[in-house]
Amino acid sequence: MNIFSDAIRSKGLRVTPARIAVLSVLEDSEHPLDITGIISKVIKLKVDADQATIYRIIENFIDKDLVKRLQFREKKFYYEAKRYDHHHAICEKCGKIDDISNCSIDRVEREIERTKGFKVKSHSLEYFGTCKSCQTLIS
Amino acid sequence: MNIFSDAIRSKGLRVTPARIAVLSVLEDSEHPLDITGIISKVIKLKVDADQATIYRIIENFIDKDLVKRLQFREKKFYYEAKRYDHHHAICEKCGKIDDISNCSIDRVEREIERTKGFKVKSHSLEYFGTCKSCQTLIS
DNA sequence: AATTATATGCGAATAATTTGCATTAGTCAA
DNA sequence: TTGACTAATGCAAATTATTCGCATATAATT
Repeated sequence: MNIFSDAIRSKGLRVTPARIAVLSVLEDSEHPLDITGIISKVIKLKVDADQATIYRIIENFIDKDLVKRLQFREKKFYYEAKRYDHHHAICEKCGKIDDISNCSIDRVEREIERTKGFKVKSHSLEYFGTCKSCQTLIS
Repeated sequence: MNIFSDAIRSKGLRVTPARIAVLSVLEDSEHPLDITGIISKVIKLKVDADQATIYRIIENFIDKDLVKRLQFREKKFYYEAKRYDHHHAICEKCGKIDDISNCSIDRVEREIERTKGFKVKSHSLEYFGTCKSCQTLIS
């Protein structure tokens, strides 16, 4: 059918309108969304899925590694589609979240494995600071 | 009085038994605690603080930069005292959280500042994998 | 088209977090 | 050290977030 359906099917999940909606909302967003954002965007797609269903779908997707749960400084979670491995730069003034694809901490990981005996499978890395446009504003 | 009182006072907060208890619990723990963990440890100290108070204190401390909110893979938050800057290695089998003090990503930060124009103030970095002792167990 | 198991909707339960407000208790200055 | 002042707390209740049970609907499979 389409790329979202395929992704869902490939994880052994049934393809349903609600699942397609949730996945496409996350894939089409250029930044992570919180649960409220997901629900309202699904509604905008004119897909009416109960919020219990959306919660369930999010957990499904996390289990199946289609979606990743993130937390920045606020007391709530954000979700994003798992595309490639990347990190985030979160502007503390405007809240904009940018992707950082460059990552060269493999060397650090190897160091940890050697000194701690801890086998690193993955990592999460977020940067906090001020984005380009906020730097030009007088705070 | 003591080091915890001083830390609290230095942030312009009043020194109260509940605040001393929460801060000492976090400082004395060698790994981050969730809200339940904090509450039960405060109770063990025989300080009876209402849970609403503890929630409020945590938010105070985060505002004042005495405490940091963390999230790993689970759907809940962890809190730790802000000592020095460090990262975590979270074992996906036993859940143990280890500190990683070594951090050499300054170079990466400079790279981001140059290419993105994003001014990095701080970052968070967590490693997920398998700790030494879990590696020897048959899964 | 029938079968079967999974997914959903709905309402209700539960858990997590916050709030209002009266009371208590730190802090500071006289 | 004692007020006076303001911030912090306790308590109960409200709000918000999340989960659950179960009947029904709907994908997938034949």
